[in-house]
Amino acid sequence: MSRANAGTKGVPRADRELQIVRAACEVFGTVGFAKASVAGIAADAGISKPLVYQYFGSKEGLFSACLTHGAELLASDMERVAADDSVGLERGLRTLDGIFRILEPQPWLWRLFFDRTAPESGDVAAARAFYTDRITRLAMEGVGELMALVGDDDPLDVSAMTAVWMNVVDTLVTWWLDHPEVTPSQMTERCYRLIVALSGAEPPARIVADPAVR
Amino acid sequence: MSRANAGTKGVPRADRELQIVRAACEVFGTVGFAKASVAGIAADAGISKPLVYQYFGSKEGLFSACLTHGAELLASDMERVAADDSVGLERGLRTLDGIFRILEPQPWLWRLFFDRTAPESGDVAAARAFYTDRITRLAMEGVGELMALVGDDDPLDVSAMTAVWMNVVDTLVTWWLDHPEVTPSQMTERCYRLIVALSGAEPPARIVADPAVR
DNA sequence: GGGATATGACCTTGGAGTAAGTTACCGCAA
DNA sequence: TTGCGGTAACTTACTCCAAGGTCATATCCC
Repeated sequence: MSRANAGTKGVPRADRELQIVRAACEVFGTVGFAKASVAGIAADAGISKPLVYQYFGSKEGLFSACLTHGAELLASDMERVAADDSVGLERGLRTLDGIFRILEPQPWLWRLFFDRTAPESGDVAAARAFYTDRITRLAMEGVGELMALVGDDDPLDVSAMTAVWMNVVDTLVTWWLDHPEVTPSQMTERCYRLIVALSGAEPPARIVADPAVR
Repeated sequence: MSRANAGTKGVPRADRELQIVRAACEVFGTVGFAKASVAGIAADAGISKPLVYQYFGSKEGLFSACLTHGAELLASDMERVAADDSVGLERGLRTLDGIFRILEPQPWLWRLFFDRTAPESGDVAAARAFYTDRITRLAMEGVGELMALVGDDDPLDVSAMTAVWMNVVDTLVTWWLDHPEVTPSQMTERCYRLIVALSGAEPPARIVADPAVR
């Protein structure tokens, strides 16, 4: 009985993994890969560091799992929006609305994807490349439609505009992080107003059922 | 003669400091504060680590000097643009043009300002707060004018839109980093087209003297 | 000689990763 | 039902290294 606290507690691996990933997502998403410590994450998850290594192999492996966890949630929602028949700014708004709703209980998920301190090779890079492809494809498609509507077909223009669009989403999420009292519906309404202000023309339809929620 | 290479080389402190700051800006701006190593920066600058500490006190002090160096360049240019009489999208375009021209030989300067791995207290925070104020004031003023023109006076909307604007600049600079063959003039022209595509209406005037440069 | 410029070698610490052992659960033979 | 090996879950207590920071000393100019 020299090791006071060792031995299994009967928690199956899958459960523990999820528990660890959840804690890790919050830490990685909040302070970034470079500043996060595995020991700290283990403590947050209520277990010890070696268990993390046993299940995920390395800090990088853990981050990779987090990235996949978060990106899967977001990408699948974006594909859901892309599958319906909205186009142009309306589709943009619907995408934003979906993102805001997913991110409400765990806003830090978003940052995982844009963490410049994360490794740029290995599993992490592979996971990121996979989801970047998946997400950029959707964004490029939406932005391309929009630009074609106004007669700009220059591929570099579309590329730059896609980058702008994706970072506008990033910015709005970040802004939201600084204004936690704002609800997802309010964010969507706000985006609607901003788009109206920018584009001059009214987008085709309101996205949120009840504007009174504002 | 045990220390092979010691002793002054006759370079005055001010010159060395600039030399070190320049090397540090590139490293900090490229890999971020957290991943940058002081020894590496010293090597890039062609001097030894203790000299860096003698002149800047700490890694944080060095970063702070870099931040001030870069932000001063950018802020003063933005104030130059603000001082002339353009408004709305035209002012936005002129601001972008100035930024692109400054950043052409040293694009990494931009990143210094948005580095989330930098310390969040002490000198760095103070310097950042100083320039954030200065720059945000200008941006908010410009964005506020634009939004007032279309009848949106909600202060939170203006706040969110200002965040979007500043990050659009960030995105365009980042996109440019990935397309190094593009000149500053071409970037400004591209931004002109993107704004036209988004806003529907033609902005008042072209910014770049000779569109043929495209 | 004194002060500014400069460096190699060192100290220190935080954090990634590991070795080795501990406990609990589970299937199975008697 | 009990005993028992095998395996999965779990921890303490390390090792090791990169990188921030310091010390003592060296060279040059006035």
